Amino acid sequence: MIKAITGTKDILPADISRWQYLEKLLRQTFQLFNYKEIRTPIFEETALFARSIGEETDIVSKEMYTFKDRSETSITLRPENTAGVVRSFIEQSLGAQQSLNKLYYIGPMFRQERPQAGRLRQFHQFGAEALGSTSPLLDAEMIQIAFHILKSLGLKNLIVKINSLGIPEVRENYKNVLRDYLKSKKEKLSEDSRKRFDTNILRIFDSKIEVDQQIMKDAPLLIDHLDEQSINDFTVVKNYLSKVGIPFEVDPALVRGLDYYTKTTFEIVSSSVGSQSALCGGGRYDLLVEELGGKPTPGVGFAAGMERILLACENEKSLNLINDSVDAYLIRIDPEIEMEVAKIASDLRRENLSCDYDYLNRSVKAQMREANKFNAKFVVFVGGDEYKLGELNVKNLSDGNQQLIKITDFEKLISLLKS
RNA sequence: GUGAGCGUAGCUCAGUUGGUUAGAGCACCAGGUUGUGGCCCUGGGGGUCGUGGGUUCAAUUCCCAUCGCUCACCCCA
Repeated sequence: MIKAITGTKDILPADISRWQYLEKLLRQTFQLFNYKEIRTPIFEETALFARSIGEETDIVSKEMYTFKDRSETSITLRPENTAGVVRSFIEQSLGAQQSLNKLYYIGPMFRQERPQAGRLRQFHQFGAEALGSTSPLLDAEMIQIAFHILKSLGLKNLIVKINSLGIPEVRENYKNVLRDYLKSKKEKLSEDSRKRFDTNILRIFDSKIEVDQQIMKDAPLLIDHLDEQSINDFTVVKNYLSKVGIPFEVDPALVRGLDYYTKTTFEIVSSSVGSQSALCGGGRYDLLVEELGGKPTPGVGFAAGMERILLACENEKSLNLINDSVDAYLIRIDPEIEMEVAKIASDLRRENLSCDYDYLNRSVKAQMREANKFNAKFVVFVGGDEYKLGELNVKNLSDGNQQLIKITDFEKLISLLKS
């Protein structure tokens, strides 16, 4: 038997209503904040991701699905979508048509990691990017959109974490400060953290190992070494969040793994999904557009993991979706009038009434059970004595009432089924 | 890449201290009188006990390998 690739999942009809509910909520919410949908290809030239996300990051260095196509071009399945959106923004000159572009996307992403709760190799993200303004109100708006969506899904155990990484020069200076602090203590750090000392020193803050945390407890914080502008912007973000009633925590240890972030970063975590607790994350990236060859354009955005969000909903039982139903189920009483049943179904569908009937020649009883399973509002019996007299027997499945309707009186049938 | 746990019907799981035809619930199908559901009752189909090898008179049960799944580390959404 051929099985699905490790880390991929079929989303079956039984789960689809949750996905559709989420997608509908997303579109409504983004519409509310006036974001426009953009759909970019799921694969891009490999160089795009290397340049934007960062050559040294785990995502680029060991998690991408990269292959050569027949023309020997190195292609990568997108591991995230900011790079693709920014590429499109530059290539299509979106900045020339509009000074501020507020965009959102929904779609699959790919990373070759070991699967676990809330982590798949093909997974889905939605996200937003606002390109063209340095206003910290947009940073806060990103947080608000994400928070609004998660709250609308009924999620409870949420924590909004924010931090500021400052501008690059400041961050580089700070790294030196941190390096000085850690130099004497380096030998005491865990093996992983000693490695991070050279590759990505800020990440040592993230370590879950006791000794590391002990050492980092007294470490100088980036947030105390920020530039004037970053401090002011961060204050605006905090003030706005307070004004609109979104609780948050400043987390000086919140360091995002992608290289392109500047200034504000944030994350919303949930305690309802296992160890992969980040439902969404994002931040400002004022230098990315230029780095990818566009005109200098500030930007801010976020991405959220849809599987994780739905997992949190499931664990918190926060969604109570009603089952799908059909307006009518047609029941064939005599085997030989199959075609008449099909024709009636066709007529009903033309009137926008959802309906179905049996294709397996099953008994009336079996057809009734089927109607019940499909949550049919009405059942229409076709055949028997009443059919010979030119009538259809229509039964309301919720109260069991039946009534005869003349086949010629199609209007009456429609209005009954629509009632 | 590292570590741990688990693989018995479509699903959730029992079971065998190694021994005849491997079980339950749910789901599916058919019936419970001539054309009427949700509840209930009866019956039925469906399993190479993940795969390969070893030990043994005998393996679903013990051992080894392999594949897969799950969770955690790592990293991230």
